This record gives sequence, C-alpha cells and structure tokens, in this order.
Amino acid sequence: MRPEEAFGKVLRELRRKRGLSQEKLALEADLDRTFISLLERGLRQPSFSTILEISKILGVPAAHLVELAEAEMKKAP
Amino acid sequence: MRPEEAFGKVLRELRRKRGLSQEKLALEADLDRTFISLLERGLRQPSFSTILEISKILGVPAAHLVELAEAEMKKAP
DNA sequence: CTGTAGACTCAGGTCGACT
DNA sequence: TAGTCGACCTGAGTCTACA
Repeated sequence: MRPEEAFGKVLRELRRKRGLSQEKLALEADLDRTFISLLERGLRQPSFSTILEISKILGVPAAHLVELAEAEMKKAP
Repeated sequence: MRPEEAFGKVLRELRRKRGLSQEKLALEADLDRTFISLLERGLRQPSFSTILEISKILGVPAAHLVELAEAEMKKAP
C-alpha cells in the first residue's frame, strides 16, 4: 500500500469518527474541500504542514496520524 | 517556531547522531543533497513520502520524527 | 455531501557548478 | 563536508463548476 493511500484511509476514518464533513474539515484546516477529497482517495499526498493542520483539527497529535498511516502500510506492504 | 524549522532541527540532530553526512543520507534516502541542506535549515518542508524515506534511513519510525518535531514546536510557540 | 475535471500558482525536489 | 545559486520540472494546494 502506497503512502498516499495509507494516509487517505486513516484520514477518512478519523474524519468520519469525528462526524465531520470534508467541507467542514477543509474549512477549519484552512484547506480546499476538493483537496481533502483527493487526499482521502490517495490521489495526492500531504506536505508536513498539511499533516499538522489536519491532525490539529482531528484532535490528535500529528505523530499519531503518521503512526496510524505507517501501521496501515505494514498491513499490506 | 515554524514547522519547517522544527523539522529541520530534528533532522539535523538525528542525522549527526547517526554519523551520516548530508550526502550519504541524501543518497540512501534517494533525495538530493542540496535539498537535505534546505530542509535542515528550515527553508523547505518535506512531503509525507519524504518524511517516510528520511525516517527509514535514520532508523526511526516516521511517527517518532514527527513527534520530535511537534515537541520542538511546543518549546517556543 | 462527495467525486471529478480543468486551469492555475507556488513550493517540493533535482541537477550542475562553484565556494 | 556543507552552503548557495540558477534553471528546471513535477506535484501540492486553490478555485470554479458540474454530476
């Protein structure tokens, strides 16, 4: 599983767990809604600061987001 | 402290602790030496996959790298 | 609410050369 | 060994619009 896919999967799971729409998340993270869509589908990858922004809104440390993505990648290398 | 600076600081510390030159790190991480230089000085920020590559060579989980950078940012917000 | 597409800007990342 | 410069190319991130 590629990094973008792993990140996208984790992002979608956490966002839904928070009951947030892509639009709401995008708005609060100061990003574009279409970009969140691309990220979740693994078609784009985030930069470091984007990871920080998103994790901030999701209410988890960025390290945790990354940890989940890494774990996801190890499932199906 | 901006994200790029925090990441750069942590990167430089870990790299030196490993006794690696920028060039060696760049070579193994499949990146450019000048880009490592820019990263360490906080003039550029890494993408997600770049964080993964670098942490792999440094022998730490990417989550740990991010964690250290986050901690660095909290020192002087 | 989300996926998608086109067009756009700017920064991520490369490369060669010089200090 | 590391910093820097200039040119270059790709991809991160935006915006509008439509299904």
